[in-house]
Amino acid sequence: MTKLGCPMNLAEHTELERALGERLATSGFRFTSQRRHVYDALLQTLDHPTADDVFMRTKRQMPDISHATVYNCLAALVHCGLVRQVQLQRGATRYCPNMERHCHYCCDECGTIFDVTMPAETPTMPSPKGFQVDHYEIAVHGLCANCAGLRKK
Amino acid sequence: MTKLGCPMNLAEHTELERALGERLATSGFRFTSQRRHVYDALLQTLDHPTADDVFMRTKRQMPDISHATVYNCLAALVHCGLVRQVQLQRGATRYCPNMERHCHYCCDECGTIFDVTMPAETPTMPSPKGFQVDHYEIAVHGLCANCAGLRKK
DNA sequence: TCAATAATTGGAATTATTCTAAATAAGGCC
DNA sequence: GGCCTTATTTAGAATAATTCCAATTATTGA
Repeated sequence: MTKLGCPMNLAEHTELERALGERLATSGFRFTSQRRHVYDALLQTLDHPTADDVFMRTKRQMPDISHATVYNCLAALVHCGLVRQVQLQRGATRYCPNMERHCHYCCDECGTIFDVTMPAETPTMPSPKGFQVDHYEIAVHGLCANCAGLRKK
Repeated sequence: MTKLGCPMNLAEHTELERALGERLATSGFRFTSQRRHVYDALLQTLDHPTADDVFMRTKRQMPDISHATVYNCLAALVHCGLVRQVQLQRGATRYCPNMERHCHYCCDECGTIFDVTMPAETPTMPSPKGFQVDHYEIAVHGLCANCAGLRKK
């Protein structure tokens, strides 16, 4: 990963790799180079890609990777808490390696998704009796500045 | 619609029908019996059905309705603001005719979705510059009481 | 190094949705 | 009420997204 355009230096990368291996192991997954490359692909462009986007990006570094493996890797990453799965519109699921507290602004016209870091308020909502909360997903739908502008004309 | 199990009497039904026709017209849609039956199916069981669920339910009253029509009707209802489209997990889109301010508690084990009415607080979040907000979607993922109990064993 | 088993692979299968072109039905107008 | 225009419906084909499968390969622990 010393390719042009890679936003990490070697030391950072090795560290990330170690952390990834650890996380995978904790959830009972093995460390494989496919999983590393898939995770890399996610970290390099933070644009909420679909599984197919990730497949195509990973293929550049690893031409023999298969579709099924990308799905498997993504599932593993989601399972061990390194990646969030986002389902904002009908169609392909999107993946987000930003694990900070944030919500998604989704432009229903062009499909762009913006991450917005959220204030750490605790919105005390009354859960259904006995419901065990795992995580929240807050999505704001509408039009991005660009699409809103175009529509006025 | 005087069938057994129909939770509305004739007067209420006629009123709903009138309101539906009006709503459709406002958005430039025609009133069709397919749209009425699809809307009825949604109102009769408030369980966030998929398009296919709605198709099967509507088919009981209207055996010749087609799959494509159900999709068309649902799209029309969503467009004119009578139905919300919910995308909580990978898989089929779900439909919700509850237009009150509420959020969704989603059991990731069994897929059940609970509506929880929300306090009318305005969470002032910083939108991306120029973003034109249309609506919010708040989802809480986790395990319902039943599934949480089963998992402990 | 070896054995056990988890992961990967390519392709087939499945599921969810959209598209298409012909037939039908709604709504406005006379 | 009948006619015209045009939206809607229909069945089935097409597409998109994801999962399944059985054989091969790779990882991990002993």
